[in-house]
Amino acid sequence: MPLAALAKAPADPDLLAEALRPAILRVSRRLRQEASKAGLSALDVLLLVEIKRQPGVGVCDLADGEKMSRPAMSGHVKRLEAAGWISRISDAKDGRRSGLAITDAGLAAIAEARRHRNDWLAARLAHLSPEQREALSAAAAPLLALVASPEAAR
Amino acid sequence: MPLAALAKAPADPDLLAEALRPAILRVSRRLRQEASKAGLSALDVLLLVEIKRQPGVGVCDLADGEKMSRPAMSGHVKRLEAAGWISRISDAKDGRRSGLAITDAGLAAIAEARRHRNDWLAARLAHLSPEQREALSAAAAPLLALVASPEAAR
DNA sequence: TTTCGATAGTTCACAAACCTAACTAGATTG
DNA sequence: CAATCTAGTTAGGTTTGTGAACTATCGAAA
Repeated sequence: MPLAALAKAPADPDLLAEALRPAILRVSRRLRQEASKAGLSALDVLLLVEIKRQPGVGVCDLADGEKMSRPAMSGHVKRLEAAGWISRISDAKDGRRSGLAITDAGLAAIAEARRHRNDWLAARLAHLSPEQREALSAAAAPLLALVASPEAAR
Repeated sequence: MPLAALAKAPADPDLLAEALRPAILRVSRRLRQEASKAGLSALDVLLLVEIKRQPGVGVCDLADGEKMSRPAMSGHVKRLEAAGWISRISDAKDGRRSGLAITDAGLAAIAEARRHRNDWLAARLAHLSPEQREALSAAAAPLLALVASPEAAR
């Protein structure tokens, strides 16, 4: 692997993209693999947190927010509901909408996931040097900025 | 989105994992979406570059290098071969091995992918501030380090 | 008021990319 | 030469996404 080449850290978007893409690709593949072993996937936590933050949010709102198709989100919501982590509150004003809210079980699930020390990612992060963790820490916000809606990025 | 909370950049592995996981998850989902629109997926390029760097590499070598199952890699290799981007050279010494090598078409495909200015990731990176790009650039190596060392995986 | 177009959400059929288990075929070694 | 190891494939299943087509509801205009 061309680690030396990557360490040069170019500011050119194209070169940066080339360095970043394989890194993200590999990490996310591993992340998904490990996540499937736990009861709660990373996406589950992501959605629960989002629903917790925006009580009454709708399925399509969530889908758009995550840049995901409506059917995909519908499936996730159904799964989370079946697990008892969220509930639907039918909107009195709009019969179409089903406002989502997190349940106590959902809150507990998030807390449990947070408490989960066997977490693969956290374990691997603990093996890195403080400087490397610092670098990753600084990268979290720019990563999210990448997928934020373009107009919001301005 | 709790951008403010993320920007605090904690050095604690658990907190860092919590900040990093959704970021990587979202970016990689988007990355895959956009990749599917092009003729060449990000993984394709990754593998082509790897094969170019190690001519004669075997399927299992590649699979182990990418931390992927042998069958999965077998499928990818078959696909790349069908597309004419790589070729197999049957090893005279070992009849089981099929040494892989990149073809001229494969080299052209990489070059084309590199030249592709419409690249989603590069385009989004170009929208970030130099500081943000710097942060991401510094994060590439630590990200790879997360999935790199085999014995640290346990 | 009825009709008509947009919106919220679902079901369905499918695809990509991964896994494990079990197999074939060739190499190695006791 | 038989047991076993290794390279690679096939078969079948799971996860996680997609688009097309559908239902139900809302809001407005003729």
